[in-house]
Amino acid sequence: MNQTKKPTIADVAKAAGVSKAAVTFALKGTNGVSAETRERILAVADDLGWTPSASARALSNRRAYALGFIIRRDPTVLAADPFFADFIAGAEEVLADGGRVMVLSVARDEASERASYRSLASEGRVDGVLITDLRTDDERFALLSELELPAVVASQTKANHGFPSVHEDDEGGVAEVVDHLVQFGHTRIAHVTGDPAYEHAVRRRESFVAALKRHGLRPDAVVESDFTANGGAEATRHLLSRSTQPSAIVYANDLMAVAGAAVAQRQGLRIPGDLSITGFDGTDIGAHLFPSLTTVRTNPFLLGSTAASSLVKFIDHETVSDVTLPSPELIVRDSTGPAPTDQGA
Amino acid sequence: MNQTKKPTIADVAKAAGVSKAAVTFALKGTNGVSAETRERILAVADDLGWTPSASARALSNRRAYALGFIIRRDPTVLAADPFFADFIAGAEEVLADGGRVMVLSVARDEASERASYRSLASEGRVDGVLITDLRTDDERFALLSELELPAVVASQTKANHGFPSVHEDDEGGVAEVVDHLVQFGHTRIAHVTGDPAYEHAVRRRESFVAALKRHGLRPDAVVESDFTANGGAEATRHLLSRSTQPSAIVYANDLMAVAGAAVAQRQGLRIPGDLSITGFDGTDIGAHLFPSLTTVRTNPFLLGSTAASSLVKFIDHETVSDVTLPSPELIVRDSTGPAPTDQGA
DNA sequence: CTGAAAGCGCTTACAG
DNA sequence: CTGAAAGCGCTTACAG
Repeated sequence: MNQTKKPTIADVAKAAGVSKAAVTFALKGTNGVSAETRERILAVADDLGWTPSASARALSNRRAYALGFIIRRDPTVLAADPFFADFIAGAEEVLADGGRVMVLSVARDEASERASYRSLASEGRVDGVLITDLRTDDERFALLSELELPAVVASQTKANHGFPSVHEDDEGGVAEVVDHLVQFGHTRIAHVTGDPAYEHAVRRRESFVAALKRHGLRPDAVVESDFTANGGAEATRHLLSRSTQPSAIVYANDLMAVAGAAVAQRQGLRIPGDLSITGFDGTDIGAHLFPSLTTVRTNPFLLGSTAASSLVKFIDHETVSDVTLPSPELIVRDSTGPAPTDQGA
Repeated sequence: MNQTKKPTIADVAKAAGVSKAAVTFALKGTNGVSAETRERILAVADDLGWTPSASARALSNRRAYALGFIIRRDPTVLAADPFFADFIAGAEEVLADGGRVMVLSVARDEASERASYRSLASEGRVDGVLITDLRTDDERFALLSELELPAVVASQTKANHGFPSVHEDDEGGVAEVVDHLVQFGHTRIAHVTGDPAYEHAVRRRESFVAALKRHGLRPDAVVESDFTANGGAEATRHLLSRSTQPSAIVYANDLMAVAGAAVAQRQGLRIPGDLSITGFDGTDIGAHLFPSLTTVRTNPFLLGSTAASSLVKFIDHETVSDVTLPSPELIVRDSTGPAPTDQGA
């Protein structure tokens, strides 16, 4: 690839008969040039196909005009989880206007994750990062402070981390699911949790327990799992082998619910006749299964765009307050129905 | 965020009692400094926590040390398609060692996709891009040439684009699926295509037709669809409403197969007793459905890592030849079985 | 409203 | 083997 030399600001300045500074001013549209001159300069720039060099601008401004997003690749979960794609699309939407760019990194483990944050920060690749999937006692907060790397946390947390945050209210979603099942007469409602290393797994479990208690039910069928299809299947086998089978299972995500439903069907149970099942995420595919999956629809796209705009403001030293997005919405489909009549109180 | 000033190469040079050039040499490890001095310099750099500034390096070297990947967001497909996550993870693996970074962009439509390529190129944000999901008569080739932006095509194509390419052999995968079904005695085998705007949809259809003919069967049940769950469901309803129903359906991806299976089940058909079904992709969730999905396992991770290393070489003006990865592998699971005995020839 | 100069933090010839 | 200088392409005070 023998690049013909790209035009520089000097070329534009010369062609327009002005100084380089004038070109910069024209571009920013602020002050320093008359409207007329500005037009001419922009026309020339457009003509030559000139856009300021990102690295030169970054060097001058001490600003990369880039945001970082580091995903920890939990191989089985990542691929199946539509969260990231939507979240990134949402963030992108905000970055695109603003001439910013997203630097994405995928880390295999904690060590390489840490290394990624470190190098993004010390090389000045990004001006800030988006944080998701909080772990309990997440060590990233300390790291970010040490690196003095601005961040916005796109998740709910108990941690007092001092970064601006954006989150959906999971609790409301779980409560809606439980209410829905109770209305159908279910009393033996089980829960399959996500990986408790993640805060949202713990939070959903706590919300589940609280919701059950509110209805005077005993949360004695909570099985710990890990958000994977495999984990969901195993937890389901375990629940179904108990002496008192649940009449409904609330899963912490769609993927486990789908795998769990298959396990139940394989054992000859009818859904929802014998067993009601609910997911969490609102993945598109849930609508197209047999039976279709009752779930809670979260909004990763909105979460991504909101978090990104908070981060952009935060980097610019504007005051940004925490944002709570509307509660995710219960989507009632075919996998839930009346409790079996044989069920005791 | 009151950044304490980051150390620069000058700080390192002073602290080590050498020139800035010496630091650069020490870092590259090539020539110019004695092993001893080199050690000392690196120790000092480590001590101060210095890493070269990406933008300064980029400006000097006229190299961004970044690769671009632009995804066109087809909202319904993207979220459900695990391809991207795996592909990106594979590419990342290669970039990480090498100090490179991936710039990800998500485009809503062709216009914003074009704009993304243009700005990445003209701002010098990236040194090259990875191209996937080729369309028939893909206009990106012309664009890339115009922009003189190095690229590697991670897909098979008939187009004579002049860029290095890496691809898996789809044809083999489709042939394996058809052979498998024929061995089970199926003769009325249908195909639900992906969106024919994409080359791989067309290629899979052609492979299907060829495979059927090889077995002396008539490919008279090919329904055009679009890779989405909805599309797969509709195509399936159409096929099942025909006077001569197929005994097996080959879908161009897993997502459509899953949705198609649900449609068949909803109509009371047993899978595989009444209808055999196959997907394409080998998504993890397919293993956890009821029945589990027979499919073809592709390897997006390998595709991503191979494409990324080709691109890195291509950017460095090394000669890179096209790579054909091993044929994807047939994964036989529960959704395929013997043809129903009532079936005529 | 405009122009010349210095600086951002590297790298790269070019002298010594 | 090492040092001083120029340059990468912008932006930003600072004069005019």
